[in-house]
Amino acid sequence: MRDEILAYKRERILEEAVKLFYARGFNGTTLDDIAAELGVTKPFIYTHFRSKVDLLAALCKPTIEMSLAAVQQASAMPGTVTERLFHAVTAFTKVVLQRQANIAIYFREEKNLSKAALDEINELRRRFDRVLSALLEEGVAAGEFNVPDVRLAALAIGGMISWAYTWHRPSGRLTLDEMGPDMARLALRMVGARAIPVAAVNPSA
Amino acid sequence: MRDEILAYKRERILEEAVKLFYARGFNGTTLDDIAAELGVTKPFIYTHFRSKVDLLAALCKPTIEMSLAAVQQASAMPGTVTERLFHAVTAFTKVVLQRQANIAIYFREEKNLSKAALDEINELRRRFDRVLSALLEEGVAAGEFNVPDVRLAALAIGGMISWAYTWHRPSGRLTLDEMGPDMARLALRMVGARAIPVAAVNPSA
DNA sequence: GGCGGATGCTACCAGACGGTAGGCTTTCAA
DNA sequence: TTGAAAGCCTACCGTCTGGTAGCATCCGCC
Repeated sequence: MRDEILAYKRERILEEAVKLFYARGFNGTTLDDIAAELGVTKPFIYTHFRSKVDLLAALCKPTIEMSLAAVQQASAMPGTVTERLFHAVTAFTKVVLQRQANIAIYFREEKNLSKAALDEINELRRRFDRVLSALLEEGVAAGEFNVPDVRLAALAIGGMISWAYTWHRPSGRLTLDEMGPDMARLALRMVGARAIPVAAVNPSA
Repeated sequence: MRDEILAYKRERILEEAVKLFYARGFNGTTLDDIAAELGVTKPFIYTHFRSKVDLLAALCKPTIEMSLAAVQQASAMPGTVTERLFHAVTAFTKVVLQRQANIAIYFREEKNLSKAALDEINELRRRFDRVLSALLEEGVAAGEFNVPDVRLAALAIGGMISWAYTWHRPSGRLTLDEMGPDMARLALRMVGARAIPVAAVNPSA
């Protein structure tokens, strides 16, 4: 039970840090700002995180892990390659939009991460690209896709989705649930898929 | 002639600032660092720029202007909509890759810009999106494209290209001149264009 | 040959901020 | 009731760095 409270406090610190880093930038936010927002003081934060940079890593890494997990799961599903790519893009889009602030912070503040944290995250990103590339490769082999340059297409798909963190507004025209499939259909067109699913089949995950 | 020297000095400061901001981040670079790299001192920089933030804006804004100009020019060319979109994407890709560091700095350090500079740049970006959207709209009207959601497709195309600043390496597999047309072909597929140009027609611009 | 303006440097300041030492209060076990 | 440990705060420090004041130097012009 004590551990749960500890974990909750940690979560709250992260939550507030995300808000402020997102709004004002990492260097534009002081630890005193975060503490004030929580109604505590700076040393309180230091009982949960080793340093400001540690805090940054703690709010970036899990989000990148979620992105990787999303495409990995979809990639391992049963179904045609087209269906699996559809689900992968849909799920990844969902992660990007749900964790928009974390994603934005990661890309903006990369230079502030410790070398160790950066190495770990870069490894995750490499695996992400490999999963996506493998999926495209498989689709080409199965005759479902037609892609001149698989690695480039994987980067293009990853980019077009990731980019959504720069322009998506939760109050905007498209809801989070619409955007996933919409993006997925665009991606499928890009790889020359023939049968494009009209709707997602798997609402979980 | 004196003005040319003045302009040259300004250019050199910007050049070195770009290198350092790109490598170490805006806050991770001191004005003393930049001055040292140039073999001068901090007050020298202040004779050419009002502040560190001013320096940042001076290296972001022209690059965004170049991006806008690229798509505007291509959009106004003679030729089919398909050809014009092809050129627009090719030219934009070229700008992103040629000014990779500036683009990266802009997206990473946005929060460090003054409100005034940010407003100006945001206006440029809106115009960029409008030009791209208008091109897609025109393509749909002409029956050349098939796009369910024009604004989304415009953002997707813009994103997939912009994103290249995160992964492109000048020493990488694809050269700058290959990437433009490759990206353009991916974009044309995404909008359902039928006749996809094999090569660029216009090597200038 | 000296005068003035431009140019760039030395030296300095002040504020901001990450991080810490040490003490007070509260909680819980015995 | 007491002892002790956990939790959090007050108060502080040292450093870093953007920005500036004022001086030295050099060049061209009268």
